[in-house]
Amino acid sequence: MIGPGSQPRPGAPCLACPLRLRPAFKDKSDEEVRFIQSMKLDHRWLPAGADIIHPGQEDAELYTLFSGWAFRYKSLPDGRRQILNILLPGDLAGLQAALLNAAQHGIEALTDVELCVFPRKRVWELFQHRPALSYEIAWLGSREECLIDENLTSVGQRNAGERIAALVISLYRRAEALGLVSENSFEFPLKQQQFADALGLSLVHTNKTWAKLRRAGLFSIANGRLTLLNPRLTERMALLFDEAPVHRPLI
Amino acid sequence: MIGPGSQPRPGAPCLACPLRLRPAFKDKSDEEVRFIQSMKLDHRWLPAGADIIHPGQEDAELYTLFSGWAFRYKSLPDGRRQILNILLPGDLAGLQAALLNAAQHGIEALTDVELCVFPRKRVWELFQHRPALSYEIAWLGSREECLIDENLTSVGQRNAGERIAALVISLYRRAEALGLVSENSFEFPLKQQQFADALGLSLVHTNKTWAKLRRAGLFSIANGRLTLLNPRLTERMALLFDEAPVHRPLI
DNA sequence: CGCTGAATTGATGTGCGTCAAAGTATGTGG
DNA sequence: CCACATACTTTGACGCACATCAATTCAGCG
Repeated sequence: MIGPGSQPRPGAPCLACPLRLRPAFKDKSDEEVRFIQSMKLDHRWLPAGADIIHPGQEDAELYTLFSGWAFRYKSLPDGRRQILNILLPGDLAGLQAALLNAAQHGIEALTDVELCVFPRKRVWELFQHRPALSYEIAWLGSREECLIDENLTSVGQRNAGERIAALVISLYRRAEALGLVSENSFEFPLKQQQFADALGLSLVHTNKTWAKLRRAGLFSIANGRLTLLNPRLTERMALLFDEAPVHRPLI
Repeated sequence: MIGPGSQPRPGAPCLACPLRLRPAFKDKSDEEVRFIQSMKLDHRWLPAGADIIHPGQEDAELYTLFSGWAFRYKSLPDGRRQILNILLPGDLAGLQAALLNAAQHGIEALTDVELCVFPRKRVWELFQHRPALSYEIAWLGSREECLIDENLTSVGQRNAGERIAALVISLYRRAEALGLVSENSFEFPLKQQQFADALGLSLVHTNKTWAKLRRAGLFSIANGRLTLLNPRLTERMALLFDEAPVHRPLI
């Protein structure tokens, strides 16, 4: 739904998309970008807390997150909620919903967000005429699955401290790849309740463990920014296996 | 189901693929099937417990599971392991590995399996020339993600009894869609340790809760087959939201 | 018949959830 | 600028679901 203050900018120029400047988005030809531009329906603004896609929605469009953070989640009938993964600028939103014709999950804006809107009905057309983009879409889908795999492993196998460390590291790396990190710190808009829902922990226990890790000197948080004070230790605490996949689509 | 005694058939005819008879696989034209046939590299047989893809592998091919069960998993450095999702006949194996050029997970045969092997290097070619198949691949990827979402929600939010019920129901429905259910029962090859690893629970606790649910009359298990005695109650216990996505690719 | 791996059961401890309340922002209106 | 409300964070006390340790039973199999 279009938020109160949203101004669609009909001609928002994809060629000048700031995301293209980021290391993670280098490799698209101007011609491809022009095609994307031609498919782009709208440029939408939503306030923090708004639903980008609500659970069960059948006509959701396909979005890319232009700026801000969002998250995918699933709720149980009794209100418990699991945050499945977190979306950063440049991520696709609604691919599952577009392909499966129904959202089994919701997507909510975590901060104020800007979205580029693409018509879900033309995805099939895109697959017919734009193999490179189709491949990239499939690639982005797989990359998202990879992140969820990681979260599932965390929630299923790691204890509270390990989970927190793993999630922090993962977000740190993704933010870094987008050029959002400076001085080892980046904006961190998650409320503790959301953080807890992402970790599969209670709010209280999340808070206590979080405090413990801060006291141990792993990281600190101040006015909405998180600073990684001891990346090595944090990585070790997270029991990481290996690298997250690099942001480089197309063989 | 094709049993363990089956041998690789070099010219195994996709046109006669038994999976095509299943309700879930109706809608492919003979022409498409012939193309698939032409891409098919091999028909391979692996014993239960074998690795189809090992963690970190960079040159994994793309497979379809022709018969038998398998599972994707991730292991932590200290040996803990999370089973991410379970693969049934007709499922793709190795899509992530093919697209991301490296497997962040392993895939292991749960029973003896037969695999159709497709060259990972030609996936890009497929995207260039076969939009319908590409779309279906993306669709299958999204469907798998959907299953993982479900598991993550289970592991993060449901208690032991709910998790077990949810996993049983999910497998039951998938088996049913493949025509593998008769008399409310289907083959259930998971060992309790594997079941526990899929649920993110300890083996002991899984066993005890499992026993409780059997005593409550939800289901029973005998010589490798699981029978759903009380589907309604099981669904309610699982706290399901809604249906799993239907097996019908292409808009 | 004995070997081996899996399922089952009991005893005991603890990580995490739940309940409850205090502390700290941030905002709104007088 | 202060009073007050609302939302979020932090801390403590207590209980339970689940983990861990340790046996015992059971099933397949040479």
